[in-house]
Amino acid sequence: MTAQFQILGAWLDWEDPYMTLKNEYLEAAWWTLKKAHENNLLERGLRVVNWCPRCQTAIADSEVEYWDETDYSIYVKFPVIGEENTYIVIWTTTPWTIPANVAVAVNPSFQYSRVRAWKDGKAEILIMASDLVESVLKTGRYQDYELFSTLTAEQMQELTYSHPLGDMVPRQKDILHKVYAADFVTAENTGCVHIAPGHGLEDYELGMKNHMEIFCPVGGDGRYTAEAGEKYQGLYVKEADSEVITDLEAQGRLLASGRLAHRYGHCWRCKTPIIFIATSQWFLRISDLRDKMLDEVSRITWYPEWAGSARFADWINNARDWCISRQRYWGIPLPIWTCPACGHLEVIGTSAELEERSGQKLVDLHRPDVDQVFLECPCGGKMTRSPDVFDVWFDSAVASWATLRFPSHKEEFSDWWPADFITEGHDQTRGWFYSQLGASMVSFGRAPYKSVLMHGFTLDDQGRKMSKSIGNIVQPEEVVQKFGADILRFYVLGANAPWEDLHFSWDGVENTSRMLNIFWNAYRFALPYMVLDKFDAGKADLSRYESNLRPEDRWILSRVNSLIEDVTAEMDGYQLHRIVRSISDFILEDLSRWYIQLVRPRTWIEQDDPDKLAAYATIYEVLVKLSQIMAPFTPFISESIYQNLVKGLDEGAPQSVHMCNWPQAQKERIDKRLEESMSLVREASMAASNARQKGGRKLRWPVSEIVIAPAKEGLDLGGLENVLKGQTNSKKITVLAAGEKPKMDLEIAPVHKKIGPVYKGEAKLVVEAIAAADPFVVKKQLACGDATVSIAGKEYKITAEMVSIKELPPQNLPAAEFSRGFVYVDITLTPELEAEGYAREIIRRIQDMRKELDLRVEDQIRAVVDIESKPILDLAMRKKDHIASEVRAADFQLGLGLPLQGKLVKDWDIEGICVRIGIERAA
RNA sequence: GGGCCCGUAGCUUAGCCAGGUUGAGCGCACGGCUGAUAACCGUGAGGUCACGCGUUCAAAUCGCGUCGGGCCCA
Repeated sequence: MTAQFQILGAWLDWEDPYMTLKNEYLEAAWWTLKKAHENNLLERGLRVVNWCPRCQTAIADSEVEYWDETDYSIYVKFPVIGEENTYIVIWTTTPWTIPANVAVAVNPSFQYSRVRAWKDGKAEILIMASDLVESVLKTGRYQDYELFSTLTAEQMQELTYSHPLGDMVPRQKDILHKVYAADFVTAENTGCVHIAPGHGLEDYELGMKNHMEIFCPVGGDGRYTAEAGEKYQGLYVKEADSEVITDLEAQGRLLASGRLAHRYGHCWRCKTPIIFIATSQWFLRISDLRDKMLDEVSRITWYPEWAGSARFADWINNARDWCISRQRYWGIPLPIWTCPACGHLEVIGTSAELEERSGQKLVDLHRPDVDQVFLECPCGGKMTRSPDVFDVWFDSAVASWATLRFPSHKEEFSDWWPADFITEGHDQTRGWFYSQLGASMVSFGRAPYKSVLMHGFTLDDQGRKMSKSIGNIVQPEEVVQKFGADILRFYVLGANAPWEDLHFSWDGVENTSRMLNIFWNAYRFALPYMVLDKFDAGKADLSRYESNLRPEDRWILSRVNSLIEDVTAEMDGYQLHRIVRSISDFILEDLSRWYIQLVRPRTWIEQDDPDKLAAYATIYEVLVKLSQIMAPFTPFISESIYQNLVKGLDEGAPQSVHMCNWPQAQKERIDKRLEESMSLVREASMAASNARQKGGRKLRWPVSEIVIAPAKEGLDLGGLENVLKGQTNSKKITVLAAGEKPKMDLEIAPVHKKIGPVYKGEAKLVVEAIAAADPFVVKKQLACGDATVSIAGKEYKITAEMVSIKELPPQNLPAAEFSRGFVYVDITLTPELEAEGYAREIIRRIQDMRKELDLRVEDQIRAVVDIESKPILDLAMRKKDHIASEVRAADFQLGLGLPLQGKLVKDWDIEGICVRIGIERAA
């Protein structure tokens, strides 16, 4: 468990874990119980438990194993008082519980029948559920019957009966046997259920509710006690079944008897069939504290809110007294001593108190030593310890103060208690959330925690529980081994809200892995350059470059500070999934897809240029801030980055990122208008890419102009024109006025129907003249009257209705829509633009070859480029120096028919032209 | 039987508390980029927001009910 937590990066005090077996911890439980006693909240009472008669102990529900067992199945007649020869018929599979019968239960919505039934010439009157009469009488081999009357459940409850074995069980003579209504009665067997509150859970509940006697004439050894009467005393109950049946038969109370295979519970240790018996137990009177507890629940902050106001409050409303005792050997012993002579009771709170009271000092407060400690009773008697131990839930219930070594140490307790925050799964409503509250209420009268995050479970990708039988279990270690702890953490935290069940999917993990890999790449991106440029603490100091910051630098700094604000706010509400999303978005959208793209050319500047250094300092600042806010989510990556970037440059920095203070947003760096402008620029840039795609112009080829036509006023590029130029690879950005469009092409077409009647034989010439005319001139003339077109020196007047003029987006101006309007890209080529395009094509190929040769960034090369087309060569020649410097060529030849040389020689096809390139590393 | 939560694209989900044209990732198809490169980017197709009724000018969102899944209780 510890190793599991550690590989996940959980940070706890591993050297000093709390152990419930330490005396110090045990004393916290003792102290608490003593407080409960002082507050009059400790009580002794009976309670039905699962009991193993061989181990002689109560066992928990989860320790019961079920399998089929063949038992008796008997129908018994209970004689109704005041009605001659009349019986209520019940059914049971445990004849041995009949001596403990106290009542009969009926379903409040069933109808019951009184029937007269004949068997072998004798008649008797039987009462059972109307729907079950036929089957019961058949089982009892009755030959005939008639309906006597029907009874409602209310009428049933007016009946009383005498115990069928009243003569053998003397105690039964004092018990009034009545009929009660209970929802758990089903329409099976007779519809009347035998109730023995000492031998069944539902029976016990019903018995408590109706103040029945909890009669249990069976001891912990599974044998009848004297209360069962002389006949049965000492008999082991499972062996008593046949005895009871024989006696019922003899009394004429057995209607039928058979055998039945059914599921029955067994002790997980010794496989003995369990029995239910009422035992004497210790209770905390939680029900007395209900209103106060609800009050506390409303004071606690719950995440989500309904975990407290709805779910936990509902549980508290239904909470019964808490049975804290268990008949076990291992566990925290109950510190309760009683006097067998006078019944006097004392609860011991500490080991010191025990020593003072008994004169004995114990090294270990557990059993068996503690069982040998006796106290002197004021009456002179010898007080002995109640042999029970605490319910293990009580161990966890006192955790909040036991782990602070209270009550033996007071200082830590006053500093730290109550806890600010606890978290557990939604099954712990009844568990840890409740046990801690209960124990704290009885001892301190308030909740031991201020806030609770109730989290969900991890299910498989289809929302099913992970289980061995389905084979869908995924171990955290497996994910950590394949992807790493940070990826598992980030995935789990981001997949959905913390309080919802997680549908684990490997795809999701893989996706997270890709995302964090981009983050890692973003971090690594700047490193080689920083190393080359001998980056140090001085260069990391952003304040030295304040005046050199470009708008995009100020933008990413604004964004990272906005991110800190957002994450801090969401952290306060445990909206962890939203935080992961914000961080992912920042890394992908802002840092990787945008800022790093913008900053790349600056990192290639050779000397210590302040423009480059400002970019480094900015990236440095962003990465350090990120490592700090990501530390709780991805502790390992964060630490690695921190150690390198912060600790590596400054020995005096905190030892670990996890020891840094939570970063505060620098408000003066946040510029929402700049952020707004940048998102506009990004959108426009994407629209431009879209338009380029439509116009068939690759991004590598520069364009002369980008035209933005906003639909509304108020489009502010915020000084980011250069960013837009760079990202769209364009020479000029034009923003039109709202509603204005760039100049459209006009298409002019003759309307023959109107021209024909006017010009008759000359119509054909007019049509030709229109086709030859400048549409813009024609349109302008038509705007203020008729227009004139001419052909072969002859002029014709035409009216507006003789032509149709349509606006067409020009071929060289593809457009794309974005949220604020349209973006047009002018893709008209000029020799200068073409030269640049070819230059970039050649540069890209040479870079590709450098990579193939595995050259380092700073390596110089010798390169020869042979271009087979003279016009293209001429274009490329214009950019010869530019190409040489971009690819770091110390020696660069560009020409036609050059002899190729170099370590690597390759033929390339650039826009259909063969370009042959040879390169090698310069000495 | 009771309380609470969940149901949105093929899959995983955001949005729901504070009503105003459902947003993303994966997968799929097409295209682009190339010194972060066993990466990366763009475009496109794909949704009766489980179902029904109600409140409202307007409902994925609020209310009631039904169905399906989960946790807890009886």
